[in-house]
Amino acid sequence: MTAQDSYSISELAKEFDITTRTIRFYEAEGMLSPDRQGQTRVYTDQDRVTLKLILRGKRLGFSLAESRELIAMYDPQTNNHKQLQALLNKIHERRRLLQQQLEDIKLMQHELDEAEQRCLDAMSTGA
Amino acid sequence: MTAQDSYSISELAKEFDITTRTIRFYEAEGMLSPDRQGQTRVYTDQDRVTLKLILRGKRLGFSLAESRELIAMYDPQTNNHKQLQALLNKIHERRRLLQQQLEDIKLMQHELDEAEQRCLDAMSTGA
DNA sequence: TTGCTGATTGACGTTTACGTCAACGTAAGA
DNA sequence: TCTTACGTTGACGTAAACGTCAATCAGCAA
Repeated sequence: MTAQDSYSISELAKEFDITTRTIRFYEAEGMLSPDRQGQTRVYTDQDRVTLKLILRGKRLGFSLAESRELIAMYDPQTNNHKQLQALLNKIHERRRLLQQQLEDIKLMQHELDEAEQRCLDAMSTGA
Repeated sequence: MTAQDSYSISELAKEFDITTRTIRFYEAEGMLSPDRQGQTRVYTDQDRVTLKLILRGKRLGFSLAESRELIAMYDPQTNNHKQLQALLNKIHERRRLLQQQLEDIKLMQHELDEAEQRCLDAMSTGA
């Protein structure tokens, strides 16, 4: 159902709730390279996936440069054999960061629980 | 062991691996208000906790403004009763965002697994 | 006294990630 | 034919989060 074979820039913008400017900016940064029909950009399903990855990275606090690295990891072709070990290292480092984030989230969830409880207490006591 | 009753700016900078400039910047933004001995800033244990919360927020991709909000939630005093419901709403919204991040992390971990496997395959096949 | 270390304020610079025009082209619809 | 919607390329602006000096002061050590 979500599988189209091409998308306009505004379709993607609407779907992901970002501006067309943002999408063009990602292209200028070399993260997207849509086809063209004349002047007009035409995005493939793969472009859409890439965009999804960028935005997920964003939600996790990654910079575009970091997301670029991550996306490169998903690409099997470009890996000339010398760099594979470096890639593995980056993958491990990423995993470590994600693990740290998981712990951060747990801590924060716990603190939100406490904050909520204090709120509820204050409401029942005060008013 | 980690409980001192005061810290210098450089102690905190070293502990959290940030610059003193950063710490002063957070103060200028109203997130910290250390005591002074003459000109010199003296940080309490509470300041240190606040700093910790700011940095955790940072790791989760929150802006300083968002962290400021979060930290305010942990404070029971300031809540005049009218705003408690608003606070609860913010807490729920935060929880929703954290939940989203959890899912993002799971997805990304899965993709890192796959990327790693492709790396390992390529290494055993190629070289 | 000289010199180092670590602190301060103030001013300006910088990077990231876009926003905001402006000026233009094109295709569809009333 | 007009205009409405959608697309394009610049060029410039901007907010956040610091970095990077410069000038200054205080305390301790040789």
